[in-house]
Amino acid sequence: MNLSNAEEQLMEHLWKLEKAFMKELLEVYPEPKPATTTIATLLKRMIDKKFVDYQEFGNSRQYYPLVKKSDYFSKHVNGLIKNFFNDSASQFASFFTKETNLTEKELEELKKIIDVELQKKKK
Amino acid sequence: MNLSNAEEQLMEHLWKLEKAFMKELLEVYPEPKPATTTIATLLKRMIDKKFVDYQEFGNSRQYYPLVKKSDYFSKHVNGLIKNFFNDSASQFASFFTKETNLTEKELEELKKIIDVELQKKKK
DNA sequence: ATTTATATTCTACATTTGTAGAGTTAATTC
DNA sequence: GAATTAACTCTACAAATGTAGAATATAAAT
Repeated sequence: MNLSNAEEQLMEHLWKLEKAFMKELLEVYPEPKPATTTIATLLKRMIDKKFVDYQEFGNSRQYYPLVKKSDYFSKHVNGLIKNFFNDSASQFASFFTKETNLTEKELEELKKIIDVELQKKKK
Repeated sequence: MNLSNAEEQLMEHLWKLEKAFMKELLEVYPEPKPATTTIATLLKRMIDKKFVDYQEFGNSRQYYPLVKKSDYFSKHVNGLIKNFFNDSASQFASFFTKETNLTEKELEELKKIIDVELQKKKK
């Protein structure tokens, strides 16, 4: 089961806050803010989908993610790669490097990261 | 306006074929094939969304993509980057390099690509 | 205690998506 | 030229999604 767009956006906030009460979640939304009940509905659906859980505090709940952002994200990228690049990560990487506008500095950094990864593989 | 999942899958076939008649599209679906009318509905929606157009041949139509796969794809990746990495492509790149299982060879290739890009930026 | 703010559940409804039957038309085959 | 096949349109309907009002419960403030 996957998150819908609205759910994903909320999840994004929750990842940033790590844990949050209803009110805090509402606060991070820009104007025009959605209705409280809208957020409540989304949260409930996300709980059903096992993406979120909560801890009860008095009459309200502190919500927190059950799924790590990095995991969720990996699955997404892997989906993209599978879908658009016949499952070839390198094809994707090449495309990505060419198409996004990385600055010189960022490209240098990326090279360093790659070197580190290469070291790991070699040892 | 965006493509839904089923539409995206069909689009994928259309990109591969470049242009295709109904029958050809049906052929590339694995069993159990969807009903012809299902494909027809999807195509019509995709035409409304301006992702596909067609050329009439007798009583049938040859469909073709109006959007390049690479463009569509860029938008996706950029969406991902914006959503998950505060609009930082380098953060994304670093994540990507670490999380996807590129082989040693692929990493080396990626380095080469980066070098080429760096050359381009420098000149 | 009464008012007020907040959180939650229940219900609802329009829109989008996935899927396809029924019906029509035109081309093809026997 | 009657039967078959293919493509298309129209209609439909269930599920998922986006959004929120009404009702309820509770805690906090006065």
